[in-house]
Amino acid sequence: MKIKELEQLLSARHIKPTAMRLLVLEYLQQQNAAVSLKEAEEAYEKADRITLYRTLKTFEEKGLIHHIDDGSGATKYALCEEGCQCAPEDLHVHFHCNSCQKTFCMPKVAIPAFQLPSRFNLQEINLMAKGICADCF
Amino acid sequence: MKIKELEQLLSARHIKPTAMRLLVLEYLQQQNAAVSLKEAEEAYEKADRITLYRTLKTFEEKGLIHHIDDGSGATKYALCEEGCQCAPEDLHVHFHCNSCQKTFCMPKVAIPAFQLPSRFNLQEINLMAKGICADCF
DNA sequence: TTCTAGATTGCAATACCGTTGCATGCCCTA
DNA sequence: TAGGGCATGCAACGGTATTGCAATCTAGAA
Ligand SMILES: [Mn+2]
Ligand SMILES: [Mn+2]
Ligand SMILES: [Zn+2]
Ligand SMILES: [Zn+2]
Repeated sequence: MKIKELEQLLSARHIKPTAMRLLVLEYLQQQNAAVSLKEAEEAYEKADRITLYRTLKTFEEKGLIHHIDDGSGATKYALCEEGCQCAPEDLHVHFHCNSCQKTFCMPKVAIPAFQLPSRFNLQEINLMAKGICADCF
Repeated sequence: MKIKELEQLLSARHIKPTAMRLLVLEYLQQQNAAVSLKEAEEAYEKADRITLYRTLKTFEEKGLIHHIDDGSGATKYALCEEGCQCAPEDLHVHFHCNSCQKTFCMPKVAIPAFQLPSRFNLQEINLMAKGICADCF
């Protein structure tokens, strides 16, 4: 993707397009699985770990990416779908492969409804499915 | 609960009933919310943190308790229901209160079904609901 | 009863991951 | 062109999980 397009993606979310941010955004777009901070770090060895951390934090605050808590111990990050507002209706299932350890967004799989006892006020839902992914099957 | 009964609970799961384990089991039974290692540690100051850690590990391996990854950063533990085999049908929703920070098992709330793309082989599910609990509402 | 092998416990040390403080550098604008 | 604010890089820190090893305990064999 051209620099111009990347810059527009950032600007649309009110993120100043710096060199570092363009690199990270490009990197995220190339992934088909969610990435951890460490993975991003290893992909761009010249980049500083902390800057990378803060870049991801910024991206998340601005709604460009979302984080996934897959139980592996390391938080993963993935680009939001186009038009995502990180609203309840944008929530989706995540899948963690017990074989290759990759974590995938399943944007097509909405989180099914369930009934909590009354007086429990629901605000967020995180549904992690685990098993063997399509590539490892 | 009497020592005898606690010992039987442990023996039924093939866990040798030591003094430490009886204490921890009794402590777990008194809780209405899942507990973290730190909380257990503070409740029994004379107990060693590592021993506590290994006790919980043992309990989990033997199917007496299960752990809950509520996204708070600290793993929580809770007793399994009587007769639980930690099988798919024993899975249930967990609720984390954003106000009091407690995490509850909802053994009555089964995890609803959802459809993954074929070729994704499902093995485990972790459904964390978050919001305001009945006590804080 | 005495001895011994194996399990359990306690203490120390380590591995990660996430997070913050602070100094420096860069860019935009008045 | 000088100043202010944001971005970056380095260092340090805090919390949790985990392992190594030696001391201790326990159950069973002899
Ligand atoms: Mn996702
Ligand atoms: Mn539970
Ligand atoms: Zn896989
Ligand atoms: Zn609460």
